[in-house]
Amino acid sequence: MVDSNASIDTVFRALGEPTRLRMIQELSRGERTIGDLAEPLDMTLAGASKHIGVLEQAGLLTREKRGRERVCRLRPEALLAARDWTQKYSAFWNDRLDALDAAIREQDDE
Amino acid sequence: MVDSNASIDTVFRALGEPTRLRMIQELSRGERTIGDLAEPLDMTLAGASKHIGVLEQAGLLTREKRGRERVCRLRPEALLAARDWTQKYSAFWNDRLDALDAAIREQDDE
DNA sequence: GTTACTATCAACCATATGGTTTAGTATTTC
DNA sequence: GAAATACTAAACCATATGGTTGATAGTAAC
Repeated sequence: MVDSNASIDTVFRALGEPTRLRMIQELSRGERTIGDLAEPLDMTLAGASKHIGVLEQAGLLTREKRGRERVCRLRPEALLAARDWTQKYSAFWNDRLDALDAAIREQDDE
Repeated sequence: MVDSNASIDTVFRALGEPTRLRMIQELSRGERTIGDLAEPLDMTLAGASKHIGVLEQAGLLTREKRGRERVCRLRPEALLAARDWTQKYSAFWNDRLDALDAAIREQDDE
């Protein structure tokens, strides 16, 4: 189980925006500058910068100053936290079946 | 890989709200009526109903009319789709290591 | 049939969000 | 040093979101 400093709803909220999802997908292929990310989205640098800010606050990426550019790099931890959360609550049905199994087995033992 | 009728960003957006996250957690323990969900959140029925609508649209739950109540039931498919997405893009680092491995192996073969 | 209960709908409100533009700060290039 | 590049900050705007209240509809209970 991985934990992120940002709370899980912040991560989900950051991901709940098509533009930012595409940024994540792009970043999954490697490091990108703000300009790299803005260009295919047909968006101003300022706009892209704000989106990156949201993703950074959610812990989904880091921004490193390199010369006059900012290089963004994906941070798997936050994505893994989201995966763990969804895994946990999508498993509820299996858990309940497991509990049912256990209850039946216990009954059989009596 | 599980697919949901709602697009993945809709699922994330639905989850990106603390109130709705708590509803999901509550629902993971079993079926709940709108009233059941509204009460611990100190929220009007109308407010809860709107949240449930968002979750329903995202495919995260179903609402069934039963007498004068509506019974909500979690639908794992959407959560699994979110899990798969986050899994895929959090694995980017492993993927790149795998690619590196492959490249090195190929070099060794020459 | 009347009354109470559960939920939805519509209207409304305050605030958040996603975008822009304009201006400003570093940094690189010439 | 001057000009161009990459980005951020601030102000602003339109729309979305999260909540309420009040009215209405269907169901249950008496």
